[in-house]
Amino acid sequence: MQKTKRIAIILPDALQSAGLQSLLTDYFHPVEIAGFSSFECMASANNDSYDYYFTLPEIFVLNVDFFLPRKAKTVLLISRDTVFATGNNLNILATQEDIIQNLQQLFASERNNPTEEKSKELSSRETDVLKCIVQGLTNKDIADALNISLNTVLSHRKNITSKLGIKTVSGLTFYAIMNGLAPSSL
Amino acid sequence: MQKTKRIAIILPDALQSAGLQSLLTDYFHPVEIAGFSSFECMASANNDSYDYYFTLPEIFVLNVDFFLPRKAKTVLLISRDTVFATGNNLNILATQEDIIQNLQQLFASERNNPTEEKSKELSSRETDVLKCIVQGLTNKDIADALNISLNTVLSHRKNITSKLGIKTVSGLTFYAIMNGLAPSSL
DNA sequence: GAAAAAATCACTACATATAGTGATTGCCCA
DNA sequence: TGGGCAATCACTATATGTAGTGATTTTTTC
Repeated sequence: MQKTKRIAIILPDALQSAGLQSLLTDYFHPVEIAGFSSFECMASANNDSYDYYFTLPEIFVLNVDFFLPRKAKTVLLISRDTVFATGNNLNILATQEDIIQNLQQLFASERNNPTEEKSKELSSRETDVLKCIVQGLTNKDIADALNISLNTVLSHRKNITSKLGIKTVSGLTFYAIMNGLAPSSL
Repeated sequence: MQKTKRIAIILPDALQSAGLQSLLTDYFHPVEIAGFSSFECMASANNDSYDYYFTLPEIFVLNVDFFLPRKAKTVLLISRDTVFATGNNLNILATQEDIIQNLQQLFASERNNPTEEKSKELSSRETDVLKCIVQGLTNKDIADALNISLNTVLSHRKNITSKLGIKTVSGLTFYAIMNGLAPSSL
C-alpha cells in the first residue's frame, strides 16, 4: 500500500490549477491535493505541510525562504523550453500525455532512490565555489578569494557540474537563484 | 525650475520604505513620493504612473510585465554587494552618505544625457544573441542557431558587453531575468 | 580504528572566450 | 544624399575553461 502523497498546488492561474489537480487525481493515487492562488493564501488557510509543492519558478524564488519546508519536493512548472535543469521541472506547454509521463518519472525516481538526493547536495566548499562562479569570478579569482590553489578550484568545479548535471554558468546562476545562493536574494 | 520627480517606493519592509522616503524628500526636491508594500497595493490604490520605481530585485522580476510602464526608470535595491551591474542599483546596506551620493549620481546622469539610454538598448539581433547566451549556448552553437558566422556572433557579443557594461555570463543571465528575456519568466 | 567523504593539489590536451582592429553592405531619415 | 546605425564577416593574440586521470591529507562517520 502506497503512502498518500500530500500535494499543494500554488498557481495564480485557476484553470491551470484545476487542470493539474484533475490530472493528478485521475492518474496518481492515493493523492490528497490542495490548491491555492498564492503562498499567502496557503499560509492563511492552514499550517499543513505537504510532500510536494507545484508552483512557478518566479513564485518559488520569492517564497523559498518563508513558506517551504526544507525537506519538501518542489516541482517547478516551466512554460517554455526547460533550459535550466535544476531538478524537478514540468513543461506545462507539453501534451497531456507528456505531462503524465513526466509526473510518473518524478514519482518513480522518488521511490527508487530516496537517498540519491543526498549525494547531489553540494558540500560546504563546493557551495563557496558556486557562489563565486555566480558572481562572475574567474577560477583564478576564486582561488585567491578562498585561499586555495587554482587546481583545487577546478576540482570543486568539476564536482559541482557532475553533481548537479549543470554545465553552464547561466544554468548555475539560475540554480543559485532558486536555492537562495545568489546575491540578488535578500 | 526642475520638473517634480514622481517616485513610487514598493517595499514590504515599512522601515526601509520610511527611511528611503525620508532621504529622498530631505535631499532631493521637488519630489512626490508614494509608498506601497506591494505592487498589488499600488494598483488597488490608484492608476497613477511614476517616473521612478524603487523596489527589490525579486519583486521587480515578478511584476515587470504587469505593473511597470515601459519608459519608467526602475531602481533596484540591493542589500549585499552589488555584483550585477544591471543599471540603476542601490546598495541599501551602504552608509547614508553613500546612498545619497548614489542617488545624486542616478538623477544627475538622467539630466546630463537623457538620450544615453537609447544607445544602451540592445538591437534586435543583439537580443537574439543574448537569449542564446543565457541559454548556455556556445558562440558556435549561437552561430548555427541564428544562421550567421561565428565572427558575427563575436561582434554582437562585444556590442552587448560594451552597451550593458556587463562582462560575465552570470551578470547577463541576471540582466535577462530582470528584463523578461530569460526562459524562466513565464 | 577502519571506511567513507571532503578538501586539497598536479599535469596534459583541447575547447572556448575575450580583446583589439578593421572592413563591407544595406537601411533609414533629416 | 550623406551620416548614422545595424548587421554582417575576418584576423590575431591572449586568456580562460573543460575533460580526463590521478594523488595526498584531513575530517567525518559508523
